[in-house]
Amino acid sequence: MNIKKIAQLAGVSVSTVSKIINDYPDISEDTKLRVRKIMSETGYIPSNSAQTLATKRSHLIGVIFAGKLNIDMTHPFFVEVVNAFKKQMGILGYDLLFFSNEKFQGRGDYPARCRHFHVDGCILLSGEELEPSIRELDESDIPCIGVDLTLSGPLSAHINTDNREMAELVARHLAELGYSELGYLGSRESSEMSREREAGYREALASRGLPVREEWFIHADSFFEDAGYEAAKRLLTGGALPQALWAASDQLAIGALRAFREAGLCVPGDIALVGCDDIEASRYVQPALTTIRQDKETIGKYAALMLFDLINEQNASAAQLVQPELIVRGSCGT
Amino acid sequence: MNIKKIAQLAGVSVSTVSKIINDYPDISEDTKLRVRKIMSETGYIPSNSAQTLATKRSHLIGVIFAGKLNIDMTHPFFVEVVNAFKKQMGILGYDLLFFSNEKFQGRGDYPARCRHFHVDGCILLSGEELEPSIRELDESDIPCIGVDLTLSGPLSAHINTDNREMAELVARHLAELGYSELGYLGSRESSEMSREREAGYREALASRGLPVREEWFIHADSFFEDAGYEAAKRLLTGGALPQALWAASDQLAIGALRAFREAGLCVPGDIALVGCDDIEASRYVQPALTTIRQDKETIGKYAALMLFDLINEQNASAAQLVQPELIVRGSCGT
DNA sequence: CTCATTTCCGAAACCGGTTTCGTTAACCTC
DNA sequence: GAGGTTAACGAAACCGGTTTCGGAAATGAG
Repeated sequence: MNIKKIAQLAGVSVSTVSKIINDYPDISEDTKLRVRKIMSETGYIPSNSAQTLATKRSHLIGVIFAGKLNIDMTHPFFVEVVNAFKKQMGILGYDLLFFSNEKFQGRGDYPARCRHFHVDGCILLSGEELEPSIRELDESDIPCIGVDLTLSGPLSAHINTDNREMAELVARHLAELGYSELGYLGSRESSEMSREREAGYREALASRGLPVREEWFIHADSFFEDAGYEAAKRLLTGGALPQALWAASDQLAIGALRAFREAGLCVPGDIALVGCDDIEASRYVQPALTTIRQDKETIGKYAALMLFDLINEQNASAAQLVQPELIVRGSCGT
Repeated sequence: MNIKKIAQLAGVSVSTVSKIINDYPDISEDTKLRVRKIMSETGYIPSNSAQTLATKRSHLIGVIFAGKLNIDMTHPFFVEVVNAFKKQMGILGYDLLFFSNEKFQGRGDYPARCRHFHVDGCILLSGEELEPSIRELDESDIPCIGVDLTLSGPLSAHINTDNREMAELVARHLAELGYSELGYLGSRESSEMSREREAGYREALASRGLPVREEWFIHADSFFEDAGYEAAKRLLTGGALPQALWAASDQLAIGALRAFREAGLCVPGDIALVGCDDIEASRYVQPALTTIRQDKETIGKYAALMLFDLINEQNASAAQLVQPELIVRGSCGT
């Protein structure tokens, strides 16, 4: 069932049917009604490929997990963001195309595949260092929105939680609880996000007159649990422990928690612990993790709205900060 | 940059370029090399829309979270399955299209949207009762693979963990630990999966001469945590408790755990608890949950391979069972 | 050297839509 | 009732590829 058959059945031209599909004003209501009836009776659906070919708009958004390593759909933070993004994009009339990042199987890099599928825009998710093809995409004329990832291309924007405010919230909370010797567990990966969190934390300590001791600032190999475990073990073999530790991701915190427990340390009795992100698991560990919530719903939704503006060349702001929230659970005592 | 420009630059016809793209044998190696060089130098990528239009193959797979309520990308079990599926599909040369299930925003139901995008096949994920349009899709000529969801259409197949074997593993383990009064926490939702697990469990108890007491078989409103919490509270207000309880999902188990703890009960001291699925959170709760692991990697990978066979009209088996595995942690004692 | 094959390539129809521009008939206006 | 508008529709070019079929040149056989 194609547009030609509909035209025949209705006794009108192909162009008329097309105009009815797109609700052009120069077709009479009578004809529209009559043809629409036939369309629904025959279950006719216009082909997206044909429409894309003719209009250069696919109503498809590419989803790219941009990290060099280990970031995929199962990532507890990004999956929530993407889910909210998908929801909002659905409302705006778009569906999502997930690129298989299986090393490009001879199907070209990201910019190539965006053009191949004619996606109207892209969402890039990452907290890691980037592959070169991501930069290329950023600088292309394909609208891009980055989450936890700064973009600067002509049709790009980005959104993330206010990392410095996160650090501020943590420092304030720990200080209020009376802790003064504060440590930091970050990731070695150099990303905007990493740098901001750590820098913000250092400032927050300094502005409160708290000591910034380098041996209490440690860096794991990634943001994942096992890396947190290893890093925390290194901290334990060092000298005196800090009274409290902020981990730059909940997964790092959970790994550290395991290391502390294995060492016979009690959290928060011997050392207080704060996570970051508020992923699902942080509610389940024992003690439940005090953490900084990123508002994934809002990030995903705004990402969609910003990308929509970018696609329609409206006044999209280049960057957007979302405010974090402190979630107090048990890992810092009271 | 389109095929015509490439043809001009290379001094050959459009058909020749097309044949080179598709590696037809009736073009000399010399010409292929020469033209391919030009293609890569100009960064030419053929348009998927045009190819789909001409060939009726899009190399796109539709992903549908088919549940009536609340099943989306954040579902801890399905997201792992989809991730493995995506990986394997990438190897096979396909990308994934996630349909926004925002109540179809006037964009037609699932079959319509599959035709709209010309997807080559679909993966349906669900453990719930189905919408009518899913049945329609199953019966259409679009290749479909169901996960935790029985399909019977002409080009359909399905895959899931052996639910009866799961029940058998649980019963065996609990019996070996000396528990004889066993309860079950399932979901009210009528799905193949639910029925099989419960029926298998009843049989496993009966075959061991263990009592099957109806007041110990309770049903939550869904498979989610809060429903488990509520259902467990109902169990607590009843008479004597069973010695051990199998929850048909880890989320239900975690909810029940919360209810027990609030009631001052100790797990496994006062009541042993077994989960199901082995989602991430089951490792983090206290006590860590003894559970039945579903091999999500294998399910996702096989789903991809089966769907590929279906698409290429090869000998796809209509159904596939994956074996479960008992994961012993702390929630049943020793 | 002649005739039959192969090898290699191109013309053209086609996939299913969109959009510009022109045409016709009906409607005003004075 | 002549001339100017407007409303409603269609012809045809176009989007970027694929594929069938046919033809010319090169090759092989006898």
